[in-house]
Amino acid sequence: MKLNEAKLQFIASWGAFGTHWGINRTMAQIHALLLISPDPLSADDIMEQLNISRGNANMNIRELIDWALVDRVILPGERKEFFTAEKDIWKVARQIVRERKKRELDPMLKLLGQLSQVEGDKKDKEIKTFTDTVTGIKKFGEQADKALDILVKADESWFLGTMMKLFK
Amino acid sequence: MKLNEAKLQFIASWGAFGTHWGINRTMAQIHALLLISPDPLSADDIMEQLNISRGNANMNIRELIDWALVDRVILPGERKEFFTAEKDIWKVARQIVRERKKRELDPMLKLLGQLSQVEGDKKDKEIKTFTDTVTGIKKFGEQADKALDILVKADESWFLGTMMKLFK
DNA sequence: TTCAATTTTCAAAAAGTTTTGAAAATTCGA
DNA sequence: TCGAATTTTCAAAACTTTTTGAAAATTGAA
Repeated sequence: MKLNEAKLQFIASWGAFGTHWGINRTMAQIHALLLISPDPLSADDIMEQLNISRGNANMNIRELIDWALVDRVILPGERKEFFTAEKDIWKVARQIVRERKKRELDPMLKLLGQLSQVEGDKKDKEIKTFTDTVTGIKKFGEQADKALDILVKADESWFLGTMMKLFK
Repeated sequence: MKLNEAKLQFIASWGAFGTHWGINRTMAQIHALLLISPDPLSADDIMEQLNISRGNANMNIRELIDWALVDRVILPGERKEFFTAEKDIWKVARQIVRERKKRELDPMLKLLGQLSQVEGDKKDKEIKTFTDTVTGIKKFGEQADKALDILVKADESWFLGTMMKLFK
């Protein structure tokens, strides 16, 4: 496979997979493009390579910066801003876990905490099922929360080493 | 908080979180409703409680059955079909991991395998960055694949015990 | 076998999300 | 400070996904 064909495939697929992961297509495509670009790109470069409008490029680049997956770079002698993506995939994964934990898991646990204190007689079948389900999910979520915290703080070699030992 | 208010909150929030997880709002709401219902519900019950049309209910129930998160139940003496959700959240989580692995991770790894064989001179900066990024993602994905396989096969107490020891 | 109950399908409508592009705001070198 | 280059904003348009509802298909009791 030729490099150019492979690049297009990678960008298209990363974009498609992104949509399964709560990230929009263009945002994932910009991320993919930056991941495989040896040098920083400008907004114009991105617009041109992905065939998207200036507004679209701008919004999604900002969103990527917000997720801390992309950095602004100032090149000496250039007026424009340029952008790069972190290429160490372990760091990328940890950053995504960190953000999604903050945006999704933490608020969910907060809500479950409130819901588990529903009023009423625990003998009532309706109340019992509700409380049991909610506290079950809450406990599971708290375990996941702890495990992910470790993952986010861990460095790759420690983590892989431990996994190796665990899973033979 | 009263049971009814809590139920509505739970259903609404589960629906909203679902959209971050590649599951549509209604599908997640039906799942939530079944999770907190002590007894199996019919399509009519679900339509009424969630205020949705018959077609919508039917499609999303089938999708949940397809994900193996919901089961059809035949109640003696009833013509209608009824539905229940698995309430053990550990089983639910494993089932979701199993499905998403099959639908998302496995195809991604297959693609990355092809892309890592791009033709050309490794001395070329463009080719080197592309190949390094793709193989980096591929290795990471393969590790995740193994870890998730173990998780899917593990039973809860073994898994929690191991995590405990690991993470103090 | 018949036929009412029930489930499934699917085209069209509604709702939701993303993209565009031009105008407004900001930035920075001279 | 000025003004051209650049970035940001946001209403409207395009596109995508979800939902509806009525017709078609299926089911099962009598």
